[in-house]
Amino acid sequence: MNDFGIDFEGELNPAQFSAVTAPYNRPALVLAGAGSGKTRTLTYRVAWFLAECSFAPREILLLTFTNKAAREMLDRIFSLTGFSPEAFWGGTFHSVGNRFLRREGRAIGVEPDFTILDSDDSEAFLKRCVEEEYPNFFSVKDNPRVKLLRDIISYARNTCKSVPQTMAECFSWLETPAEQIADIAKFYDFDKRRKNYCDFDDLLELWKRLLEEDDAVRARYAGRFGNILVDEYQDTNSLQCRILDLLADRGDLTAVGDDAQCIYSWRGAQIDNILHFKDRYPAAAVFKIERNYRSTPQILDFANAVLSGMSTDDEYKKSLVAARGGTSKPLVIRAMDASSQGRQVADCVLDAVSSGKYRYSDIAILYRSHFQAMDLQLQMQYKNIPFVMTSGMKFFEQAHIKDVAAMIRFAANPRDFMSFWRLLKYLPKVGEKTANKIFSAALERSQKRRISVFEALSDKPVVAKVPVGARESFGELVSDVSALREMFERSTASGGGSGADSESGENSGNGEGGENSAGVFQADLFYAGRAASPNADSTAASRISAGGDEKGEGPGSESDGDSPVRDSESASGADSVVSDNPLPKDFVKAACSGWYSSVMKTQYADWQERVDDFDALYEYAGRYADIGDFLDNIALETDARPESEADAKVSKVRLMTVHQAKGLEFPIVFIVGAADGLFPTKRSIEEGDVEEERRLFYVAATRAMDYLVISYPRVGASGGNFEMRPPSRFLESVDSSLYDCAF
DNA sequence: CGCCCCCTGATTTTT
DNA sequence: TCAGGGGGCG
Ligand SMILES: Nc1ncnc2c1ncn2[C@@H]1O[C@H](COP(=O)(O)OP(=O)(O)OP(=O)(O)O)[C@@H](O)[C@H]1O
Repeated sequence: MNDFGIDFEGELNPAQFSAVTAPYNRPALVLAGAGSGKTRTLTYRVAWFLAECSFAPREILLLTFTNKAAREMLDRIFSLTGFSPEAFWGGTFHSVGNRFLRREGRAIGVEPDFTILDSDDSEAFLKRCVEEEYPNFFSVKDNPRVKLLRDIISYARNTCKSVPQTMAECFSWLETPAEQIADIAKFYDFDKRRKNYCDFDDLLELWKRLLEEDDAVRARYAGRFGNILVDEYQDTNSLQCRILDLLADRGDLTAVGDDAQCIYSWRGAQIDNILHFKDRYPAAAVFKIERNYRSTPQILDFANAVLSGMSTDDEYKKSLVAARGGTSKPLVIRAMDASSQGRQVADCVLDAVSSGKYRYSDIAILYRSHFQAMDLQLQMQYKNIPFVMTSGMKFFEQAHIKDVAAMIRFAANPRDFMSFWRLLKYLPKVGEKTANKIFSAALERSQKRRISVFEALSDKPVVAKVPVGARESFGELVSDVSALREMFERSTASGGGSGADSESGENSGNGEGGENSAGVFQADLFYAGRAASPNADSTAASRISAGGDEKGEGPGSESDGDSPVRDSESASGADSVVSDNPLPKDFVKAACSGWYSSVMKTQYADWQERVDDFDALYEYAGRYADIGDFLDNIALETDARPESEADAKVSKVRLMTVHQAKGLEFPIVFIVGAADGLFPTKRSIEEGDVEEERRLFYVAATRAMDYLVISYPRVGASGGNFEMRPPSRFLESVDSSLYDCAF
């Protein structure tokens, strides 16, 4: 028996057991259908490495694409081994890429204190880039709008293809010359570097570049990881696949996935990555699990039937057999319209709970697209059913939250011009153009007089650019961000470093290389300070090293230590630190009051509710000890709403998209909106390819353990008018003997 | 140039 | 239903 009290052989079936115990230095591919215990295999393999191969948690790299799947994976490892998520190098590709770049980015000229742009930020930034480079671009009506432009560029980057190639393959209907869009992409990229921004794609692309261009760094990390485990491997894109190949060049890779569950090809996921795994890793051992432990045989038969129309690569065709029993078939409900559907689903939920066998939290309601959740939400509220909805507007993407974050971000990185620009636009009579002028003036003064941007903002020539009626408000804004800046300087000073970019403002491309390198150096200091902050000591990393086996570190690993986290998850230790070292929550408090609180009252009729969000934000900030970590997580952690500790305990029905449900399981699952035009979507039908939709439907059905209920509205409101909708073709393709009808 | 009003048309999925 | 574009006024 081992440290964890796990009976590996007893708790796993033979196929799982051989995958778990396969040599760590040989590539392993676990390819199996839904609910067959792939994630279980992955988590046990981690436990095996810890128990039998004397790996330390920080020698294990765990990756997956979505936040939810990452959390599921890490939580399950925690319950199995007792090692908390921070002990490992683990999380989404983006969050781990972020960690790599913060540590090692300098090697490829990325300053470690960069600001992460979320999708809204990058869209706004791209728009500005276009307007600078091609002022009339958006006046040409055939040209793509910013959103599409961003999608094209992003898709190209995620598939490692050139913009013209992407245009030709996927956007050939666009009139705009591909070279022009390629040029915009280039300019966007250049300007991001200049402002020290990383968008989501940079977190992968620059990570890849780092590994490609600095072989010493690559080799150091490749050597550090005893094994790299990837869940949901079928949804990796070219960029992620390349990163893995670079890091796992010694074959220490465990890939886990199911080609029938590939649902992210629209953002570049390559199903071939998993199908041709053996071509790239000829030494790979492939493990297949044919047994499904999650669902009743009836649910499984239904799910298999959904898939039967699909053409799969023969080699990887899987036949799942249920390991458990069950009696009831999936139930199909037909409703008049969306609101009647909501009512019926809500009634079913109440029935299930009043039976006493299930809690609200055992139930998930899944849908193809977020707008379908609206009617459900209403009915749930009406019937007083506790629920949590994780689709739609993300908490941190709401304007008022981003405004507050913008104030803190600007204080932390004065080159983050977009953040301050965003705030300036709230001043009366100040729009995009005036905001530009104000900020340019501030930059100019700061450079000319060698003062900080913050001081420059109070300089007369700068104030002169502010419309008279906005000056009072402007003054309050400046005083608030200056106060935040002062807090930021205190927080980094007490951490042992100094502000990275306190004085320089923007390097305005006029060839002052000297200033640039000074900035890099300072950033280095700053970053080391963060990593070594006293709070970091009380983190999981040290808790782990007390319990786990501490391994000696190679030379040079002191400053770039191999411990996966630098942050403190819980600020419980930080709480006791006196206000001398301002904490993230103090920043939040400061930013939410003062200037912004009055702006919000004039800006939003529902400001009262938004104030409640500030309380939630404050509580969330309390979990962090480092302001940089806090800001990173705001951008990367796109959860619907950070739940308070007490709130998380309340049993609630979960409303979410099928995409979000991937990798999860629930005793009772509802799939709503199973009508042609909704699921599969109208778009996919028109484009003539519904295979990914089919896989998505399969993912949805296989989330269910005990009961699966599928419903569809017969009429749907599309725009102003109503449309009759036939049941989903996926439902129709299933033999009616495999389900019951409630009508 | 900011701001307001009217009209249109469209609704996928994530980091 | 409402976000976003276009047009016109101050
Ligand atoms: N050998 C086993 N014995 C008992 N239960 C098992 C076994 N293997 C898997 N299970 C259970 O089956 C369920 C599904 O497992 P898991 O989530 O790991 O599957 P998966 O293949 O990752 O599914 P998906 O493809 O849907 O993500 C879990 O509740 C798991 O505990």
